[in-house]
Amino acid sequence: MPKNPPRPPGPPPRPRPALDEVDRLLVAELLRDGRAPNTALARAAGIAESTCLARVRALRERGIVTGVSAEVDLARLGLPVQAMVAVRFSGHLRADVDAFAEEVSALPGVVATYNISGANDFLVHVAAPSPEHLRDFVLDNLTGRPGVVQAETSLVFHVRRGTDVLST
Amino acid sequence: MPKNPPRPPGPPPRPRPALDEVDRLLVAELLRDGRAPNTALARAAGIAESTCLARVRALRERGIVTGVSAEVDLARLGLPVQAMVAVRFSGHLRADVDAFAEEVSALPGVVATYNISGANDFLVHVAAPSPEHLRDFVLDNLTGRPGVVQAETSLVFHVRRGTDVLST
DNA sequence: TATGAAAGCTACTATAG
DNA sequence: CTATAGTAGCTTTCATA
Repeated sequence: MPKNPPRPPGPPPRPRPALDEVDRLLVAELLRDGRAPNTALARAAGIAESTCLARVRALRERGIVTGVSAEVDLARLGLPVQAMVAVRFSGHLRADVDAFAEEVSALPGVVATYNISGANDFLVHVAAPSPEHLRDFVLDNLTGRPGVVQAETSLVFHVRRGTDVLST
Repeated sequence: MPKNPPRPPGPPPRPRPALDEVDRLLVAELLRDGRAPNTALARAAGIAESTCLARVRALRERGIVTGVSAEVDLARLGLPVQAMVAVRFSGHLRADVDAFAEEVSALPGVVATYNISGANDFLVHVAAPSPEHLRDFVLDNLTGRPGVVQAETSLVFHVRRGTDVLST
């Protein structure tokens, strides 16, 4: 087994070679349409279908594309009330913080949890069938939880996904 | 052409028949895996493939499933810094609010915008290559915008998607 | 790695029960 | 809603460069 050559001083090498133009294009395309067939992706990227398939598979294996998910209209699914609940902790023990994120994310109605810096420790994005359900959710699952000092609820009127995240 | 029978008094009819168990199961499955093949969906729902195909198509046509998108690891795409920026408006003219959401959502690096109630009017979820880029983004695109009074940035340490949104 | 071609699946339509 | 069968289009493998 050949030994790795000694490394020159300077910035550490990237374990993964950086994404090239083609990879970025494929990711952008998959963000736009997660069901885009391999043939369409290959055409868009100007590469052979077999190559394209290998690229996309590599993107998944490298953890760059972590999954594909349907986007749904929560209101039409019977959850017309959305809220962002800002939650403040007292102790900030790592175990508490981790447990909170994990347990809350598994609760029915939770769209996502954001662990953030600042006065509040978490934003919990929730969807509910009615204001009453929302209130019950917050009182039963957030306010009452050990370590939680405060929970401030803001209604979400409208969510709009970014259309061009990657171009930075 | 037969006339519709007179309607009994009571709650108005739903223009769309409410989703049944099967529809909910299909949506849940598509949230889990947006690329699930029709055969798998049919098996999971215990219905014929032709029926399943029609159901899924109907879900799209009714605007319940609005699209399918890849989920990506922004850090591995070169955007390791995420933030939630709380933006406060002055005038609250509808035109300003709408324009803000639309324009900001199209900016590179913007993951999503949330129009909310409360002291702040918007949460802008941003991803950036570095803290400096983030700072520039906020100053150039948010703070400087007409109508914006304040922009308070919180770093996002970790995002976790809900695993069971629909069970409510 | 990238490729073209061949083989096997899958989606979708149509038809009939 | 289910079942079946047929076609077009898609995914995937593999030999090859």
